[in-house]
Amino acid sequence: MKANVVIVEDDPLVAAHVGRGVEAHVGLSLVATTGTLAGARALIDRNVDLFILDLGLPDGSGIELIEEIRARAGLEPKILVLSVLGDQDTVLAAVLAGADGYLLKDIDSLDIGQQAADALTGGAPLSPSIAAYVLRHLRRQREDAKPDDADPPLSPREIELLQLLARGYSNRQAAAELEISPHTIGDHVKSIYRKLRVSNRGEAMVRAFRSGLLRL
Amino acid sequence: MKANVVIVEDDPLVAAHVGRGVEAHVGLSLVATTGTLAGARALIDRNVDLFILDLGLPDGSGIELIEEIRARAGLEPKILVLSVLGDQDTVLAAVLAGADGYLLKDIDSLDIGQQAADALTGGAPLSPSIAAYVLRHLRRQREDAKPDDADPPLSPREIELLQLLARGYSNRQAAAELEISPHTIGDHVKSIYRKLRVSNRGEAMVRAFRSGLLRL
DNA sequence: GCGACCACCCCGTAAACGGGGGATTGAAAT
DNA sequence: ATTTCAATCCCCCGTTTACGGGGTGGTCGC
Repeated sequence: MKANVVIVEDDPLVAAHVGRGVEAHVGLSLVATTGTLAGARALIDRNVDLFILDLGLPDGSGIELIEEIRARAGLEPKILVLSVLGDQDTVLAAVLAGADGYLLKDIDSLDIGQQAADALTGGAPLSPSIAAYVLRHLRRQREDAKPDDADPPLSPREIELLQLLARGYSNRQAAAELEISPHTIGDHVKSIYRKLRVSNRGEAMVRAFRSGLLRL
Repeated sequence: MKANVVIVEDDPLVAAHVGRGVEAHVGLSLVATTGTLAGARALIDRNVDLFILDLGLPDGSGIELIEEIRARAGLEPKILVLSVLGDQDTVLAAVLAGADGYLLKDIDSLDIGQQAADALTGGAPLSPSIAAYVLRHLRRQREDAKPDDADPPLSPREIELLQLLARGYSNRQAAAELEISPHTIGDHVKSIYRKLRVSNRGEAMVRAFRSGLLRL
């Protein structure tokens, strides 16, 4: 059983080249080629195993198409992006929308058939420069969420108070809850602000979340 | 000026094979080969541009080495992992530790030189099956952060303001930033509080996080 | 026309903020 | 053994800000 492949590409030369690559590969069957978003939409519900698509189409962005394909329940065709657009925003948008692979047109597409086969078997062919964006993005998220429990840790009392503040308690209310003086609450709050390096309640909450002191 | 490459690989056959790949590439200069973590550590502070390393070493995991290299300030050598270990945990650990690329040993390493060159120029060579893990992980984070409120949606202006408040802006500062009257800021803030059903800044931030209006 | 969103204004009360002062305890460092 | 330090607690001060209520007017889309 050969995999059904659809090519979405407005440049006839590129489309033809990719088409040859697909047909040269055993296991792949080129069932259609279209140059527009509209044409591709008409094919979504057909029995397609793999879309190889360009992002810059005359009637819109291929990213829309990715979203539409992924919105279909039940269908899980693979999507391999083949684009000249290598900027970080475009790449991330495509990947987050659900692309299974992202290849730049500047690579030697001699083995486009192999790349397509990789995609079909659960792999994610990425051009190295594309992969660099993705990895960078991954690591950035990691570092954003980490860097500050090492600053100055809050004392147990301060954490206790912080959780009350997160629930909207005023200093006075927190004082009643903890059965201490409102002045002392004020002191603890000052202390929290100093340790978190903020100067008001809102920012303190934000930092508390980002530090993992408060949970979602 | 050729790039200095160090190979960290305990299997002599693989090391030799990779070494040939490196030497066959103009622009790459193989300066050392070692089969142990200890041997690699001695090379960290040398002038190395690229490490090609195996993860399964006799005296520990290559991931430790990645962390040690990345902990060095000033040095920014590229790190290309070449491993038989293709499980998701290992891959993510290596990538998050700071690997610039990850290749499985089952690929045809004929073009190891090319992959190395890609890594040196800022690319991230990933085997397709490896890339699939990375993309899946990326998207999962996205979906975890998504499921949201539908309570009362904030207007664009209110969201804009909310983000300023999250950064600790006072009403007056936000007014300056958005170039509108402080009174109007107050009005928008009231509106936000009403929609989020809170009555102060701190609680508003908390609800914004829990609603997905603000991201970690 | 009605309801949103956005913008602006005034008011008063209440709260937060940012300094200062001091006390006690217990652990850690010298 | 003395000191130093963090944590907890208490208090006062003044200034700034937030909060919650009121009202006005404009634009836009349905």
